[in-house]
Amino acid sequence: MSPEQLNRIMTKAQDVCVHSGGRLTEKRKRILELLLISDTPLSAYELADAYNAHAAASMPTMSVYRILDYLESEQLVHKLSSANKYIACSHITCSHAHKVPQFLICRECQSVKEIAIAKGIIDELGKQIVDAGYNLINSQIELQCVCENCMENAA
Amino acid sequence: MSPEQLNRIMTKAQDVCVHSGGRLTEKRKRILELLLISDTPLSAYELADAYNAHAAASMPTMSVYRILDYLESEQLVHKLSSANKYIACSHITCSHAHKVPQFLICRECQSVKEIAIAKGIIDELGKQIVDAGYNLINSQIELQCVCENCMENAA
DNA sequence: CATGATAATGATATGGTATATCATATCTAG
DNA sequence: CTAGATATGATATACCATATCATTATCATG
Repeated sequence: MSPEQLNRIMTKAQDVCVHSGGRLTEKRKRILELLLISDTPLSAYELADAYNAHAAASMPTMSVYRILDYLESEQLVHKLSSANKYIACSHITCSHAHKVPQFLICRECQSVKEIAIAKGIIDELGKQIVDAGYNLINSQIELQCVCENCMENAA
Repeated sequence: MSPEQLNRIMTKAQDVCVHSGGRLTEKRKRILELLLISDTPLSAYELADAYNAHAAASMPTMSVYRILDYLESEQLVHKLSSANKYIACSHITCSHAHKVPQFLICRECQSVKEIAIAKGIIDELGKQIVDAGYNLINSQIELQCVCENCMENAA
């Protein structure tokens, strides 16, 4: 990710936070940045380590959890519950309202791609769910996959 | 769940285990039964407590994990990774080959319904995933919902 | 029925994930 | 400048899960 791109994302993230009456503090900014520049999802403890590796003052893990909670509430970060790890939202600079995210997680290299699933599919899904007597609240989906790179390497 | 129904499930579960060269021991049977009669998913530690509440000898949690691993490998039990809890498969007595399970989880009462999603939807999903450069390995999906009961109670 | 291979369980230690709570600091608006 | 809201520090604790080595049970076979 280029510095310019990172910069643009941070500016937008700041906007999002201010708009909802919060603040994107230095620590929150740094945690978000660490997630943005990481190739793989990170756990709260890994984030604390990464933070402390390049910082004078140390960040306790508990603060990382709080910061992640906040960033999640602003939809800047998503939690992958199948891995207990966290990832930056891929669509921070998109202006459109956030859709429910869908994640393709590579079983081999842990790379994650956040995609938007066609509305038609989600609608169909919703219909089946209503038939079963439930109503969909949040359709974040985590799909276990293998990415192209890893498939080639295996072959 | 009626005793007869439980009985039928257990007999089928036994068949499944024997067929793949394993055994449905008393302890495994009891853990499966506890999951079958529970209205909500249970954690490994909750299962250990439930087991020990009605047993002379005590079951260490670590054994519960091993038993769950086994039952999962036989597809008699599923893990809900969004809740770190376990649930009995709803389709043990079905003779057809197991499909990938999809779970509707009620946010309010934690009830879970295991449904089969129309093949067409899964196929569409797979197509989009290939477009994104990934290949689907396992499409177990956990969907956060509200069930009919809880919706009525809220109204 | 003795035996050895395999399957299953016991027991202990340890590591990873997450929340609760109370105290302290920082920012912002009036 | 100060009160209230927001954010962070610090400590304790609970919950979830795996690793490892020892022991016991089961079963096919000689």
